[in-house]
Parts: sequence; C-alpha cells; structure tokens
Amino acid sequence: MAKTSRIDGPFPHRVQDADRPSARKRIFDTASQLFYRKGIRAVGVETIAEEAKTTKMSLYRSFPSKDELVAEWLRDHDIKFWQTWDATSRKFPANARKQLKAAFTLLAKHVVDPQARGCPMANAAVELTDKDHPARKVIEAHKAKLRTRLAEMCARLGARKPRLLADQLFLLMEGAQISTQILGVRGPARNVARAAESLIEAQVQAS
Amino acid sequence: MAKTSRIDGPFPHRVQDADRPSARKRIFDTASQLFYRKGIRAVGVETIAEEAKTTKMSLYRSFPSKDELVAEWLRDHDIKFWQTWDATSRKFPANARKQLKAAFTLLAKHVVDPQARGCPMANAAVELTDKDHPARKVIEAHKAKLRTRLAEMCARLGARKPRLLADQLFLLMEGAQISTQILGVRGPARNVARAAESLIEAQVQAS
DNA sequence: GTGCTACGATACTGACCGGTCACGTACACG
DNA sequence: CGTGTACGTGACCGGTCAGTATCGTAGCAC
Repeated sequence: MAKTSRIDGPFPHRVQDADRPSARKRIFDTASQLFYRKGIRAVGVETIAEEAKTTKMSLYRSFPSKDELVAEWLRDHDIKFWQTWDATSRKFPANARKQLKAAFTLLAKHVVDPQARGCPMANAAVELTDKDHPARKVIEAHKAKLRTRLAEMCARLGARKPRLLADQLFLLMEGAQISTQILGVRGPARNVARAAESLIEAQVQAS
Repeated sequence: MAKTSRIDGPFPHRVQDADRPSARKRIFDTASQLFYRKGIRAVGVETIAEEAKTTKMSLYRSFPSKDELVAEWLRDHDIKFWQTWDATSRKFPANARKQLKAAFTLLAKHVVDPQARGCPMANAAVELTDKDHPARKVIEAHKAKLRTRLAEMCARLGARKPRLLADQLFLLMEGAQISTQILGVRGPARNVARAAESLIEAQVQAS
C-alpha cells in the first residue's frame, strides 16, 4: 500500500555499484521475462525477487501486489508494442498497404523466433480467468485498439469492407501467436504474412 | 500408481443411488468443466473433489496425479472433437469444399457461445509451459492432426497450394478461439467463416 | 551532524498446494 | 457366508503461495 517512487524515483538516490539498476527496475525486468517465458501463475514472487538479486520486501515496496505487477508488465508491453508499431508505420507514410504488410512482416519475424512464446496479452488472458483481475482491462483495451488500428489501415488502403478485413487480419495475427506455442516455428504461423496478403488482395482487387 | 478400473470398471459394481455415476466419472466430468472454465492451474484437486461430491482420495484412486487427469481430459476432448468433425464431414460426402465450410460454421457457432472460453488444447498449451508435461504431447498431436486433416481437405477441393491454404485456415481457427476470450462474441471471431471463405476462394478460382 | 530514502536480511503469517495413510463401510458376487 | 471392490472420512505430510513485520544500514541532502 505505502507506495514510494512512481517510475524509478525522481533520480537514482543511491548508485550502489557503479550503474546498477534500481531494485524496482531489476524486479520489473526479471518479472517481465519470467512471466513471459514460464507463465504468470507458474512464477512466484519469491522466485522473481531471487532472480532479480533482491528480496520479496523490495518487490512489495515497489508494487502493491503481484496482480498489479502483472498489470504493470502488460501496460509496459502495450506501450512498447505501439512504439514499434508506429515506428514501422512511419517507414511508409501515407501507404497503408505497405504499412500493413510491414506489420505482418514484423509479426512473422517474431513468430519465427524459437524464444518466442506468443503474445503476452493473449497468454495472460488465458491464464487470468478472473474477470476483475487488474490485468484484464489492460488486455482488452490493447486488443480493442489493435482491432481499431487495423480497421483504420484497411479503410485507408481502400478495402471494400474495412472492418471485416480488419477482423480477418486480426484472427491471423492471434492465430499465428498461439500456434507457435504448439507447433513451433515450422508450424502454420510461418505462413501468416502470405495469408494476410491473400485476404487483402481479395478485398482490393476489382470484384 | 495402483490403478484399478480403466474406463469405468467393467460394469458399475455398486449403484448407490439409483443411477448415480461412478466417482471416477463425476470427478472426470467436474474436472473437465472446471479446467475449461477457470483454467488448469486455477483449479485444485480439493476443489474438484468437493464439486464432484466426493473426496480427494477417490480422485487419486482413479487418476495417478493431477497432471495425468489433465492429460486424460485433453485426450477425451481430442476423441470427441474428431467424432464431431467426422460426423460433420459425413454430411457432405466427397465434397471437401462443403465439408470445410461446415467445419467453419461449426467453429463459428462455438465461438459465439458466451460460455465458451476458446480451445481447451490451446489454452492448456499456454498454461503448461513445462515441456515434459504429459498433456503437451496430447496437445501437439491434436493440432498436428488438425493441420494434416485440413491439408487433405484443401487438396481434395483442388486448392493450388493445399498445405499453404491449410495453414492459413489453421491460423484463422486458432485466432478465432483465442480472440473470443478477449473481445468476446462481438469480436473478430464472428467473421471467421467469411475469412475462411475468402482464403479458399482465392486458391480455387482461376488465377 | 540530522534526517530521509532506498534497500537488504530474516523471520513469520495463514492459506493453499498436490499427494498419502489408515480406517470404515455398503454392496455385489462366488 | 465370506471376500473383494468401490467409495467415503478425516487426519496428515512437506512444500509453496502471496503478503507482512521488524530491524539494520548505506548513501544522499541539508
């Protein structure tokens, strides 16, 4: 409850060993990795603290609860996701078709990484079945935004039914993320970009 | 370890109250429901036993461990899944196109059920990150079979690249299952059948 | 110096986890 | 009738869970 610093404190008060990151940052980074790799429920707070070379008390000084730490992790993922998304889009200004293609190329690259374990948001949604878990609204907002953004792009590239095409592309993205976790990098996920191409083509060419 | 009856015993030895199902069956059915609705890790063996109106001991008399109970649940799901699949296919003998369409109609119907929480197999894959969990090989075998079956259908309906189309359809199926858990029945999942139609059409019409 | 801040160490709570042991009993079949 | 089987009861195991309390201390600002 008695929270102190928000992000990392106004500035690092004590630089113990040269530029060792703050306990909060170490905990957050460690938790992010472990949650993604092993799953949320599979990782205890004690494990996080040990792996971050600190103690459970430091964890609870920086985060009100494990659930909030999870939500915080996903909020951070959301921010980084859209940063990457926007950076990729900026490479092709005013060309929604190429922007969309770039997004799928990026996804295809991620999905082929053997380290990858799908989408943190979707995975968390599967694990956290409790409707009022603080992370759930983060997840829902993230995916709703993705859906909207896709629809905007589809509209800009002149799809006949932008929202329909957006939903179809959405399904491909989610499908690719989940299927790597089961059938690996040689599974169906590697054809996600071509599937997107096919769906887009079907909606832009003259019927 | 000391397992006794396989499926339900040769025949019900003791019919306590009229036709009350065996403890094993009650446990299995209860566990199946709870695992699906709340998630695997979220449900303890004690909870299962209570809900099944029996005790933990009866659970461990019928199943060697919780992990094996989970695997058993998924094996059962696999069997029922293919029973439904085959029954649906039989309605359109020698017409792969209609069979495929029927499969997606079935999926679309399931995905619109507000009770549904996606695919038990995929969800389990997300939860059970341990590579040598007994359930993992069940999951992988199930999805590999699905991929193969789709490819066979795509070949039969005359797709130009059957395995590519199968993978694309696979992604749609997985995407629909996962996205209902986040964006609900009004989410992208409701357009899964139309997406499939579009992908199939792109591969059968003259290029 | 004083005070404040960030952090580490350790012990602890109560609840729950998967899994086991020992015992009792109702019922079917020979 | 006795035997075996399926099942219920309740206590129990060691371990882990999230979360808390207490105390000590190193470094900064003033």
